[in-house]
Amino acid sequence: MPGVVMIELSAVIVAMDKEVPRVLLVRADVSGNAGGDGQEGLPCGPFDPSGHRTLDEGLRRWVDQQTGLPLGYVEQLYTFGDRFRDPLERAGGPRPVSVGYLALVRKTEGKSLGEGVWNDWYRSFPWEDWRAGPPEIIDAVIAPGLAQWCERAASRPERQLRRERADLTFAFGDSSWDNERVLERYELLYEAGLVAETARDGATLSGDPRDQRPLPTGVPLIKDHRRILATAMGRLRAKIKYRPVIFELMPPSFTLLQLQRAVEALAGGRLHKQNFRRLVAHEGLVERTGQISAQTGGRPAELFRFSRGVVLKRPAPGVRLPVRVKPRRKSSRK
Amino acid sequence: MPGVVMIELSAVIVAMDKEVPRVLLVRADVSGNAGGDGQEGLPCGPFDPSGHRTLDEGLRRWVDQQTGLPLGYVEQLYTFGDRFRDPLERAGGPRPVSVGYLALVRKTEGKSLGEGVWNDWYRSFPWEDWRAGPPEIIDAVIAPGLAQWCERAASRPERQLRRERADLTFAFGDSSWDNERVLERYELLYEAGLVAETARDGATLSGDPRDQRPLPTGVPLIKDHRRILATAMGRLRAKIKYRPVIFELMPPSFTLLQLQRAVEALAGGRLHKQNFRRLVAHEGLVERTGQISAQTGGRPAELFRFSRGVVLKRPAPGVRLPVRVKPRRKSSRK
DNA sequence: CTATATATGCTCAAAGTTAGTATAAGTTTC
DNA sequence: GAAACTTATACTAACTTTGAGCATATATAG
Repeated sequence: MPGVVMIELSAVIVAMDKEVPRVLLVRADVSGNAGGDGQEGLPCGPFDPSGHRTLDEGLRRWVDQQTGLPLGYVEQLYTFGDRFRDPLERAGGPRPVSVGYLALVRKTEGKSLGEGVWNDWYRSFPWEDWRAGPPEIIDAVIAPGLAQWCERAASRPERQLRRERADLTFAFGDSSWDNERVLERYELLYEAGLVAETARDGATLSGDPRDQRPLPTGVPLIKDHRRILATAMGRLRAKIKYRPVIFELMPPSFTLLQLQRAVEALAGGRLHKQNFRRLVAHEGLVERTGQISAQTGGRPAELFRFSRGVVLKRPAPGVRLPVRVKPRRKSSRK
Repeated sequence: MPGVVMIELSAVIVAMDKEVPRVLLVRADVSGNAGGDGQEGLPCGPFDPSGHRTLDEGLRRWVDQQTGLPLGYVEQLYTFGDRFRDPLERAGGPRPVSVGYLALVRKTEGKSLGEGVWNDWYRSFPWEDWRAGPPEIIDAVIAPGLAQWCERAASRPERQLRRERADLTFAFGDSSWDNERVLERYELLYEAGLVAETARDGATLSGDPRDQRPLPTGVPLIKDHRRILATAMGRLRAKIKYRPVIFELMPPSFTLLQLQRAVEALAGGRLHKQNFRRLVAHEGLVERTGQISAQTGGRPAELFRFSRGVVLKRPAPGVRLPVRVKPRRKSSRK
């Protein structure tokens, strides 16, 4: 019967752990994904049209079954249907179409998560964290790797195109870093053979023996799950700017610095403190609780809570980002 | 076999015709959609995993087959999988999951489109066009209809929730009109029984005989295609603000007023002329061609073209909207 | 020639943003 | 207990962006 496929639902479940954005992963064998060799992947499972009333519901059921975690905020990301996304397909496996979701939860200490394990999301994307300045991996590995990839181009115009693309996505030359282009950067590295998935998926980009060495460019995930995670990161980074989704990740009350650290962790860059406070206060996103935090450190801060009232009046507020670190990088062209 | 479903690909194909945004529709029988009674719907067809390398490719093939139109810019919108989206499903039909796409093309005069017909997209969403001020249908039909829907709520808190939702989405009270919330508005009207699809899909919201009358709230489409169209409108309205997608719809050269009219037509509101020019000029989105348009009207305008250079340097420019018409509406609560 | 329509350059004030300084109120170290 | 450090919060000066309008240029219609 033509047109019949299997739909897989996969979830990028994000929580904040202090200043670390974490993603829930499961060992591949748990979610029924063969061929992963014990590698990690996103919680996922097939959509069952007779049992699941909606796609969302199917997703929640699978996540609950694999991790015991009840999901709150859930948002559909993208549907991936390219051929050979799953390496098994080349060996005659079925053609899965997978619908990726982004879910935000508050991290609860100690609670058992079934087979789930929380992981720093920058573990798979070390080049995305600019909070301590430009990540070394860019200068050490990515820039030279991309420069070689540019040189490998067959023709001159193709070489030029590759350079422009590399400059644009990784902020070489006088382009500036756009923290939302997570997917573009991952796909560029994939095409350039600079992430482990390229070799695993069987592309033969060159006979260069250097391409066979294990790559230090972040921890790979099974199938195309790292691509789905990249999609989720980009979407979340975009969304915190115009919708108050950050509060889905925060405890009920928090200091303004905690809020700022959470935003910085997701956005992957530092913000200007005074302006950040002015923005969130001015937009009416938070309201004082009157309580004072009993923390270590300096002067005690007042605790705030999310002000639900905003959602009704204003069009679509989010946490604006008064970015401070605007570094210029040198070109990959030399 | 569990988890096996049929995937349908549907396309919202948009083109500009002077100052009218048009969407390509086909008669339902053409796209193999029974039960439409000759109603119109989006070009669509089943995804074939053995024949189609990617979802995009499948979509392009279906559109080409039904309308002969080659697609340029294509973007995935959303995957719809709720039960009973297709009325036939209640009668034992299969469970379709449909992936909606947005495509932008330049309208070519006279060219045959197979079974396709261009339609003003406001024909199905008359309340979305604010270019000539607040549409009458809002005061005449929607506001009173929603007020009744609020009153029908079972409990007081539920009634309050309905009022807040109506005020927020339709800019009653002191909320302001957000032109991107096309989907939210359509879904509200659907739930309130104010569009033809509610009755057709078999929901019985009340025994009120007024609910049986044909509704003047825009032309319905088959299945959930009007919902997909609403998703596309919202996405496109959002996207023109931060990516230069508007130029996919423009001829190679155009006057600034033509550009402004196109943006206004999509955004559904008027813009301030001088500020609009300053913005597009200042952002470096366009460059002069040196040529002068030979039009009727007043002083001849200079012709501009899209400046591809911007894409390389700046992060992600789009056409900002210096909105002029910011009307306040009265509340539905009375 | 006059009225009218459109194009385009320029100004001006209000509002918002960036990047600071200054000071207050705690904790940690010695 | 004083010094050093950390964090919170108020305030300000310089700059940029935005909204709204005026003025003038160049066409067509009559």
